[in-house]
Amino acid sequence: MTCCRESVDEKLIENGIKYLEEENKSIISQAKIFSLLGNEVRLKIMMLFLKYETMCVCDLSDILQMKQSPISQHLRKLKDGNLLENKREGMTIFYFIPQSIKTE
Amino acid sequence: MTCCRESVDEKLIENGIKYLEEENKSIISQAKIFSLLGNEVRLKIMMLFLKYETMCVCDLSDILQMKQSPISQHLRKLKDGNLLENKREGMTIFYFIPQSIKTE
DNA sequence: TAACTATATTAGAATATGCTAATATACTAA
DNA sequence: TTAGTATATTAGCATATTCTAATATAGTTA
Repeated sequence: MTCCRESVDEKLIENGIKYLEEENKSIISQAKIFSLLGNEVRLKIMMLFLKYETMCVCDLSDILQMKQSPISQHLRKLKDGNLLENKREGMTIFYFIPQSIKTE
Repeated sequence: MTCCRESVDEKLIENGIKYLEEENKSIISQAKIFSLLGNEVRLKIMMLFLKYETMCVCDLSDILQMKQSPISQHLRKLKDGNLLENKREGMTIFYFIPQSIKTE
């Protein structure tokens, strides 16, 4: 016990611990998504995809007025977190929000 | 222009820039919230408040099995971000989700 | 094939984050 | 007033994040 207060609600502590255990996996995966969206650049990217469906790295680089490398790195993280997918068309790689997310 | 592709959709770039400018403040404040919830400990704290309404630092410390100091620091950030409020009752400080957020 | 283009990856630096340990603050009670 | 309790704050360290600059990769075109 962290403090020596008299009136600890033991039931609350116990239930709280159990609740967090049950929800643990879901909390971890939600926190992951929140932290991806917690970066302004990445949130802007996702907002743009909600509005424009499909863009390439160049488009985002132009719109966000950032260099290609950091954009690529953010897209990588969003893709790793399953918030984006991509497909190649010739030399260009188009990113988009996967259907599975949109229908959630 | 970041790359020398022929087929830049100038209209897309222009509209995208304008869109981000319009939404800028809202995006920044949303990203702030996401980044607060992007930390597992803070997300757990908020989940607990959704379930249990009101708790003190000790309760959270016991449930999360963490020392008082980091809990206090997380609560401070959540309070600064207006995701939590607190009120003192004697020696105990109770935290809770402000009504303004719950009715959103 | 060689040169070019779009994108990805890497190393490294600057900054941010989240903990620990120690201390400060504010209320309570003897 | 003095001692004790709950919480807050601070400094400092370890780790994570995000950028820059440089380089690698993969497809395209002459």
